[in-house]
Amino acid sequence: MTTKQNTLFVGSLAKGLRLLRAFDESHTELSLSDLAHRSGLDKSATQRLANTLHVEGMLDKDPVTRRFRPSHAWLQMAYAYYWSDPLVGQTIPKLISLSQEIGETVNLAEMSGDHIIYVSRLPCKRTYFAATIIGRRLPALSTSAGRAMLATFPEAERIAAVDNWPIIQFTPSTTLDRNNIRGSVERAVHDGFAISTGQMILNEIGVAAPIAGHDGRALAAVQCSVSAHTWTHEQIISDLLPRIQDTANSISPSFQAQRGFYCDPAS
Amino acid sequence: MTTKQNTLFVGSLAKGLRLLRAFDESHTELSLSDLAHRSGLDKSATQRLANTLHVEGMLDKDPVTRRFRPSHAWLQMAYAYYWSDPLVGQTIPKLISLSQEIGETVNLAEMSGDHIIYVSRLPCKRTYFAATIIGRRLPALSTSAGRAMLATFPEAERIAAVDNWPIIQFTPSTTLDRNNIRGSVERAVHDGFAISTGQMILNEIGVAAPIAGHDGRALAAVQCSVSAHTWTHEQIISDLLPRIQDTANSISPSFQAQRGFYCDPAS
DNA sequence: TTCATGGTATTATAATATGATACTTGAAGC
DNA sequence: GCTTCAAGTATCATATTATAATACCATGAA
Repeated sequence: MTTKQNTLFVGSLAKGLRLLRAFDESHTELSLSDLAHRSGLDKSATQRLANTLHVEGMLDKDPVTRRFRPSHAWLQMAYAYYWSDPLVGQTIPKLISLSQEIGETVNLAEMSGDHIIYVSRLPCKRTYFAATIIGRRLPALSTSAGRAMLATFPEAERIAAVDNWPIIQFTPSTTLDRNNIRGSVERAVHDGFAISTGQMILNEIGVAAPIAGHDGRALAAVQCSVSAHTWTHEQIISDLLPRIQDTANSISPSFQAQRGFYCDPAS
Repeated sequence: MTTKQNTLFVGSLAKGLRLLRAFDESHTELSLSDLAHRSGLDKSATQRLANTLHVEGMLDKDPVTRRFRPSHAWLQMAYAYYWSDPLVGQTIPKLISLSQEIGETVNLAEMSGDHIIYVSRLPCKRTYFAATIIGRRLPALSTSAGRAMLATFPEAERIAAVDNWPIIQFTPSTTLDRNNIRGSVERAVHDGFAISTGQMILNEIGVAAPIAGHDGRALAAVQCSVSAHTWTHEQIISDLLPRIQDTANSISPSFQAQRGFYCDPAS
């Protein structure tokens, strides 16, 4: 094993990254053997790599339980990311204004392959934990932001995406029917925004407007999540949507580099 | 070079991490040779490691400029971190309430060695970019949060910290005089909170209250940044402080694991 | 054109990571 | 209190793997 490609690929580094990826929402604190199991590496390899990550400050180690946890370095990586993403700098102040204005949670989402990722979040109301923290990746087809962005893609791409991109059922009302999703996306093509209901959590409504790229193709979106208990569809359209769209339109991704698409190293 | 310790230390992995650390606020997009220079590795090593990081999805590569940038994976690491930090989950809802109540930017800071790191931020007003994003690490002695936490440490530790921990001058009014800082910390011991003025940016006032740990020692703090143009010292004490302290006191770090302190692998 | 810089590809070499094994610790069960 | 087991730690001979020198190929400047 270990050989993925040759000579330009450093296996040990890749294995180390596998250890980092072993941590997620349901695996927050891992023992050596947990790490070994989850990464698929043997005990010795795990031992050496985990120790290296610990010495280098990427993993904290509880001196008594001997379990590993993500260190503060993981947050510093987000810090570095923010500076490198040209969109974030000009978007955050506008998101702040928007959230103050409408008093609801607003997010900046970006396309990341066939998923979206929440890059910036400004929670205003109490809500479930995952909705308040950045870096969450969700299947694009199941989110208002994903559909709003996809709607700006050329028709052939849209069709292919709706047919092939992944969907996961989060709630009983998560849409699994791809024809249904196609309808939602095509409506967004016409309307210039997307609305979704109860996709990630029940009684949650998402509204999203795309941030147009240089060629019209959106790689980001301004998104807003509200409760179906306090907002009707009509109120959202009349009170929320205009401000969300204004915000999205005021952001010009000058030169927006592609993200999430690999440039094949073999080219 | 390369040998740091033996047999339990995987050099290639450590070198790969050095490439990741080459990115920061002023180095957001690096070419192969930039990476080589900044990491101190030779051209070949940089090539192999950077390629590996790219293939593994940790670095995006602009197909035309051939420059590398942090990928979305860097945000996902923050996501995993949040789940692993036991404080964040119970703190965020309370920070949201607090920020809605006072209408000012509130932060959750944690001690990270001799620095503090902003773990969670809820910006309410337009401010400078670095103050709106998470993961920023600052010398503890130069921040209200750092001083508030330090004030909960045993006297001997406080003294040593004020004498030895690093200070960097950010503004003309950043306090460089350690006696002055000692005064501020000792005042915080008595008051149970810390206030600082113009340490990171001019006309900015920081107020912080410690979140007590199981043994009284605080490893986190609730912090609030306001403008000296709109708030007087007295107003802050009477209007802001009580609510900040209430919030901090309502958070019980049940069992708070140590962070940022290495448990010596040789032990 | 030539030169220089930066990125890419190849290769022989040995240094490095490997993983089997043995040792240590501590908690669970009897 | 003793045994057992699982999990963490340490060691070491081996060859697999990373290395770094070099050559190659673009691109842009002089």
